[in-house]
Amino acid sequence: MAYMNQRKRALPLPKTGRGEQTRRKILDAAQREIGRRGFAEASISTITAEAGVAQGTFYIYFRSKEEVMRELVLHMGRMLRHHLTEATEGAKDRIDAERLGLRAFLDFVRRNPDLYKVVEESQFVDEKVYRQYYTDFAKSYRIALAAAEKRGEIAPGKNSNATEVRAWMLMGISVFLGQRYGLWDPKTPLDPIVDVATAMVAHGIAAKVSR
Amino acid sequence: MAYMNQRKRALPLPKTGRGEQTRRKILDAAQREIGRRGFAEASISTITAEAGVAQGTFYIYFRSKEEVMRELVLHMGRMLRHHLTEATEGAKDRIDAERLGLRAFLDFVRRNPDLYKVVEESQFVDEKVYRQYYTDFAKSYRIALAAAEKRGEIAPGKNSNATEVRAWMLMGISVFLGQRYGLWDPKTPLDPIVDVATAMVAHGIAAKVSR
DNA sequence: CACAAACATGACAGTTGATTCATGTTTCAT
DNA sequence: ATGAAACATGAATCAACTGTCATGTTTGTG
Repeated sequence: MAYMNQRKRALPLPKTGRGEQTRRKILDAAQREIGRRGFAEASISTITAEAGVAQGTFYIYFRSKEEVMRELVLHMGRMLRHHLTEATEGAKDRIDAERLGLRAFLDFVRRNPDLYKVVEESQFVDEKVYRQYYTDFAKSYRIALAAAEKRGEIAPGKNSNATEVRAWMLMGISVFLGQRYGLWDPKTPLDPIVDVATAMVAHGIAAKVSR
Repeated sequence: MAYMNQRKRALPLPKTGRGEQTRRKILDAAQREIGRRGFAEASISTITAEAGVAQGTFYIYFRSKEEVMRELVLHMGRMLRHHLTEATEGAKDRIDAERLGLRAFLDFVRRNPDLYKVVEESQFVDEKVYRQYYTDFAKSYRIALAAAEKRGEIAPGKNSNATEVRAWMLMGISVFLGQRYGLWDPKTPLDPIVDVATAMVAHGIAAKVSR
């Protein structure tokens, strides 16, 4: 196994259409296999079998299973970012953006459970890429929250950590609802869930008193 | 490897003091090894070496690495539950309990990073025990929230999912802050973090208007 | 259309690590 | 104090997978 965190750059991309197709078939198969069976169970041989290519072909495109994993995490990042950007485009304000974003996220998890699980497991395969994944999301979040705060859409934070803390709280909310209602209970209607969640994000759970 | 989810019960517990001690040494070593190096890297031989016993001794107490993992998850559940119960004992109301609970949780993660990581990784080793872990916590949470709602300490939920959704949101918040500030950034003072988090849990992030 | 580069194959060498087991040693109830 | 049960040992067994490579095949370009 390739234990060390490679400093090396990825293998060169394929130069022909056939190559591209093969690489993609392997990536797709890896996503399914790792997502469904987990990283340990997904052997190179099950992945290549699923992809319909010979074992050796794997090593033309990837150095190791870890490298495929990294690639898949980056892929999910790009897809999800795109999905969320589109979904929150017409948001009225930050709270509305939170509602739309959460809704889109849960949809995404239901549609791509394998890929989602791969990202979560990446934490235990290549922590660096996993951290980067969430750190990048946190950064976008901080920027969006800071802008909304400036526009007066959200309450000012109590201290200098506020924006960062809120960003991680919001990510944690999404991830846990994604797990509970996206992966484990994929039938329940999402709208009531999102309603409750948005209300709590907006106004909290404390009993309301005159203010 | 033991692939199937064993229906079998655990091996009988040791009957002598020596046995108990040995079992515990193995469990402690497994916690450190799996927590630090991850499940895949932690071999039976590194665990037993760390514990200072022979390889074969492992199989006197556990059927497989997976079984140790299960045991550790249950152990963490008991410890954390105890820690949280104590910490939230004198809470004035539910919001205060949330503050104290979050603070205690972050403390716990900082003090037991290895054990905490084991629980997170258990998701990919024995999903059943991981789900049970969180489902049990969610249940306690639901009960506590429902009682607080009845006492008028928190706002009534918008629909029948509200209590469940809120419970998972609160767990997600803890887990993500635990990751960010417990594991990855174990030096930052916790109080400011907990202040911001509690404020958001209580009143949300929406800009305040007359109500 | 010929030739070099790109791509594909699958058998196999080599490694790793889980689990077993025959052989001791220790504990403890009587 | 002694015998049976409990516990401990570590070398040996065994199954599984990774990564390589010598040998083809396909593609695209001049």
